[in-house]
Amino acid sequence: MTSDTRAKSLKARITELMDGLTVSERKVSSVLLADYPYGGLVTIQELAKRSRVSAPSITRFIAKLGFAGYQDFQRHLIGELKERELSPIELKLTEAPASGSHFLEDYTRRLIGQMEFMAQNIPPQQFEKVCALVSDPSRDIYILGGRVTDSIALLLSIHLRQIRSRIYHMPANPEVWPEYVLRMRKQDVVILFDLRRYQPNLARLAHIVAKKRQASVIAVTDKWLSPIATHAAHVFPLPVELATAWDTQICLVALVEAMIVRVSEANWSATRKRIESWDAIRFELSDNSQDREEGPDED
Amino acid sequence: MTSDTRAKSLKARITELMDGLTVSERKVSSVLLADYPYGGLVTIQELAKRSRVSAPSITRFIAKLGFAGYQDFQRHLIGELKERELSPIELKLTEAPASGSHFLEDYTRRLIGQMEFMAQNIPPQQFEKVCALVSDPSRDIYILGGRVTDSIALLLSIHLRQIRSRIYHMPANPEVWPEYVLRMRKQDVVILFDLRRYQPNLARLAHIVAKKRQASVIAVTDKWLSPIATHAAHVFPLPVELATAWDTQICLVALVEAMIVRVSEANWSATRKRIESWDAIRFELSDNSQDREEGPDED
DNA sequence: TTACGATTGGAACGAAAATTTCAGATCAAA
DNA sequence: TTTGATCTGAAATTTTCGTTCCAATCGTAA
Repeated sequence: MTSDTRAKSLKARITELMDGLTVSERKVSSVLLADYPYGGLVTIQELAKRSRVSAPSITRFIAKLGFAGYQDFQRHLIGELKERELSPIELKLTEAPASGSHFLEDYTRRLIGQMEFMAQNIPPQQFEKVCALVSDPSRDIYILGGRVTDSIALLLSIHLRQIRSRIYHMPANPEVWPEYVLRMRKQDVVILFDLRRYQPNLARLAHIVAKKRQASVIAVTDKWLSPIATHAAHVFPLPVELATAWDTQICLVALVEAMIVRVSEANWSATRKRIESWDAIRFELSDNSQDREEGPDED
Repeated sequence: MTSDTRAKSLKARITELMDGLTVSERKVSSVLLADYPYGGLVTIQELAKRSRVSAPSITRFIAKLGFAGYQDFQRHLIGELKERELSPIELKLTEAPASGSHFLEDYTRRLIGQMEFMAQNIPPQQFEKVCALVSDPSRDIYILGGRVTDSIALLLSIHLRQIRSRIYHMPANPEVWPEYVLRMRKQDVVILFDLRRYQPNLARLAHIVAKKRQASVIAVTDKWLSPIATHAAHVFPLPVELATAWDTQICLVALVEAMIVRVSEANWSATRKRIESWDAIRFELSDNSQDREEGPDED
């Protein structure tokens, strides 16, 4: 029945109950919360499909929440929606009570602080210049990270490879670097990632690259500047400190993703073509002929 | 049909048609417009009662508006509602805020929006539960990402290895997966990353792991849920959409980093010890006897 | 007034949706 | 292992919903 359990936001109630829920029920919650409240405004079977559980599991879940049935639940969602319209501002204020914030929320808040700092302290022209360098198809791009940052270097190279050719992600093992270094030309670009606890061999690499091969080094580092900065044409000193034992790499990711988008937009039609051919080949190589997994089937 | 008549707001269309409508139909319109769009989000008989007409009249009216039926009409209303809600964000996403903000700044702003969404929509208990699983030293942790997310998987495994032992980052090549799968035990944890353009082989892996080895699968995916979610004990549907050609992985990074910090804090003294030994060995292995950590400070 | 087309709603119908049942699977404790 | 409690989804069942059919009604024009 339409009891008074309705008082507080459903969202809050679901979150509260999380512990007592079964695996299936938790899946349903996740889907609901991910697109709240619209995720709940579909038929029970549609929601079941999206959550990858059965309809009965949803019925039970809804019952647990205290509703008389799925349709009762939907009526409630619509009610919330309507109410929200009346007080749009109040909602935002109520939902994020600074006090009872949990770990992830708090951590995210600090990340955001650092990202804002980054956004305001990187000169736009520098960002543009670097993107222009990377966009120039006549330049080869070499990418390398340190022990801990190489995953970001990987992220960058994986995406850039989709956008343009001649992206070289150098292996972590210094033994094979000479092969790459010897191939570098004056117009080429070397993107190096190095955060504190800097790696000496990266610095030596930067030194050689800049001096002997005269390629442009781009250094992505922190505010104390990796030694590679000495040899770099462009330096990005990004904020990495949180009040924790670990430095964050979130700003590297933000910067790298922004670069990816910027570079791909710099010559979108070329990018588009490349992605299409890339996909075509990937499809031929895959075993998709037999098993087709369903992708996101809507909006 | 879900035709293109949808282009303009339904409200406008109803107003337009007013003349050609019958008496009953006009009644329905009035009721709809009086509480738009919520008036239309009730059963056809409820709306009939409110409008003081019969259900068939409404069916006819809806048909006149160009919808395939009442439910089609409702789906449209919900769509409009969702769009409306999204538009303030969409504005933030789409429109580069007129005044002198540059690309990176704008991009960062959008990232922040998604991160805030994530922080508010992941239930704290779920996050805690997963961290507890990963913190438990008696469980082995297997980690694997898809083609594009494996760099994040790498980020996670690199850091977790510093915190605890028995972290296994599975290679991308499915040929060698069996070796890992065979080793998995019931209490072990398998963390899988899979964003849209889901990889069929990951789904198959998840299936086998959950069914045959009965390990706990943790799925990090987007709101459309990778097929691996079917077999997962915990699902994190993270926001990935920006108004660009590329999805963002920033929330994966934020989540992963938060996990790292949380897990390391769960048993800090153990973590600390491990990091120290780790560093000691790393130092012995390095060629630091000759060249100091600092790197070349000039030459 | 009658006649006729347009409009309307009651009732039956068919379709689809939600719920319940039940048997198998899973998990935890003994 | 075995046992018992819990969880899950396929199938059957029930309910609800929307549509169709058609007779009654209305409005208008002759």
